[in-house]
Amino acid sequence: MKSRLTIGKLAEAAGVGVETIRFYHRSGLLPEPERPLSGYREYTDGDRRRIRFIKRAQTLGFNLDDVAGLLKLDGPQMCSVTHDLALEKLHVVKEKIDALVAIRDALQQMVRQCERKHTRGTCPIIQSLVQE
Amino acid sequence: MKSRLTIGKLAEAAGVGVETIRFYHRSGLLPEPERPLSGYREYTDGDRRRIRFIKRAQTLGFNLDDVAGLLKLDGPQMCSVTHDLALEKLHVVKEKIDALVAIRDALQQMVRQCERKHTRGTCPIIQSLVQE
DNA sequence: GTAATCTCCGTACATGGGTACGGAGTCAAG
DNA sequence: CTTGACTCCGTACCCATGTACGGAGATTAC
Ligand SMILES: [Zn+2]
Ligand SMILES: [Zn+2]
Ligand SMILES: [Zn+2]
Ligand SMILES: [Zn+2]
Repeated sequence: MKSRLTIGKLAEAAGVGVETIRFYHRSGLLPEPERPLSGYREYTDGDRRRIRFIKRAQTLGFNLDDVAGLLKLDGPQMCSVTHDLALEKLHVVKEKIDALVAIRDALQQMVRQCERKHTRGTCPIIQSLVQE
Repeated sequence: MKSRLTIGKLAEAAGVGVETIRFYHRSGLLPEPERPLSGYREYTDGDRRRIRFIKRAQTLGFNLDDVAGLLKLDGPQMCSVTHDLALEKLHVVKEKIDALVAIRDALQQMVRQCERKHTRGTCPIIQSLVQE
């Protein structure tokens, strides 16, 4: 289980690009691993799991700053901090959904209008954008 | 109705910054207006309406390239082109909504888990991120 | 042993939609 | 007429999250 990985193997195993891993080092999200004589970084499976953590958190709307915060958590405050952050993200996501639903409905109405009277001269979509 | 506007007045009337207007000139979204002796650009209310058009289209999820396309439309093809673009945007918006709903549900479940057993040692949110 | 593939590093570039800067000219209020 | 606000211009910079480049050294495959 203690397979030693080079950066390329790790990238493949974690589903990211090599440059992404180097970028995570620069950003402090992933610690620099040991290096044997060759100078090549030698990673472990823990690094892979950490990258997966980052990627999963990203899909939930956490940005890399948030992830850095999550990764630094330990001890008994962990749960409350995580909890608050998750609630905050939930709020943001809900707001995004509401905004997009409004956009969706407006577009849908436009398209319907357009289909009802697209024989006339002026496109109702353009018209509705031109409104004061 | 033919009020002549300087760039600052136009910016205020259209609800954008002066630099935004210059940026729209550079981007070809807004034509350069006439200039009297002073060299100061002299805008009309049409320019204000054009900027409002751009801003409204943006809130519907069109990017500036899309808007440039919309603004170039005229003639009888107008309606079908607009219609297609609107349908395409509608599709994209619906996909974004679906993705966000999935995120929302995942976050909601995490928060609920966290609230049910946040007395235990390890935060279930972190645990779920750490899963393989 | 040689060739192909990795890895190293620092740095620059990419995206989209603007913002900011700075020095010089111009306009408007008092 | 002076003072302050406005405008001109080109250019560089901002945000986040990576990507790309390029030449040198290490490793692996055959
Ligand atoms: Zn928790
Ligand atoms: Zn139509
Ligand atoms: Zn139409
Ligand atoms: Zn909790």
